[in-house]
Amino acid sequence: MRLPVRRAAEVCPVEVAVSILGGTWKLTLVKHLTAGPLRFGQLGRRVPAANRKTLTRALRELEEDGVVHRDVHAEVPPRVEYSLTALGGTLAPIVEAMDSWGADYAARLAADPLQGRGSSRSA
Amino acid sequence: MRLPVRRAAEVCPVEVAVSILGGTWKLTLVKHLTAGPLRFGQLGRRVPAANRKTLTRALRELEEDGVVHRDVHAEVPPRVEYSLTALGGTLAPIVEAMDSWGADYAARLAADPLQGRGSSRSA
DNA sequence: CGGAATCCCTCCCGATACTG
DNA sequence: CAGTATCGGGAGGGATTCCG
Repeated sequence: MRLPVRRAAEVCPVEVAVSILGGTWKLTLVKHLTAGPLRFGQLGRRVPAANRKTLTRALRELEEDGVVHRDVHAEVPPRVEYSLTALGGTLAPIVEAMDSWGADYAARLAADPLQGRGSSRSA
Repeated sequence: MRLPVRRAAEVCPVEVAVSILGGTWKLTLVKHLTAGPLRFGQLGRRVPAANRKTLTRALRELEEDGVVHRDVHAEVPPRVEYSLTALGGTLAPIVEAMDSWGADYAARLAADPLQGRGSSRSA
């Protein structure tokens, strides 16, 4: 992962998407932002498993890739709002498809523990 | 990435999909397999950037996650065919959506170099 | 031909603490 | 509140070599 986008494009367009969206939490962040702009802290509360540093980096990379817009309000206390760009908005179908696929997969796991350890490593 | 699927499910279903499909080359492999079964060597030729070890591991993990089926023919020389499972087949819309999104993104990059270095690290 | 084994190295992601 | 600085572990991924 994290191939340079241009290299990824030479191999296969799907890898472009993966290289941009494949990082942990990134698609989750995009998903939450499809409902509207959110502040940094609000995003953090919606993804408690990600710490601030990780969150910041993910958002920065999404911003660099043109998916997310960062709006800094010069106030005290600071307020930073994140929203999807037009390009980010075009991800909605993908997010929805992957969300429902993932939900199905999780449901299947719960109902049918036989394939339980797939892609699970440590804890 | 590579969160245990069960943990990912607790956070967000999209992360389940990402943890299964987010690995490098994985979606590319699925994409090529949507056209029909392929042998190991054929897959390797379609993804020259991936070496055999990486390819093998990616396929094994996809197999463990129930996306890919591995068919070993007891012959000399050996012949191993990979195909999508029924579950893997349900990925077709996602693959297609991400492929076209990635293609659009790459085209935009080529036409509009201003956002050129997005998500690119070294080479 | 398709893999297993080995070595190695990047960088992803997390925990913690400090700043404006 | 939002972010950076620092530290660190550990997995992901590559190159190479040997095997059946």
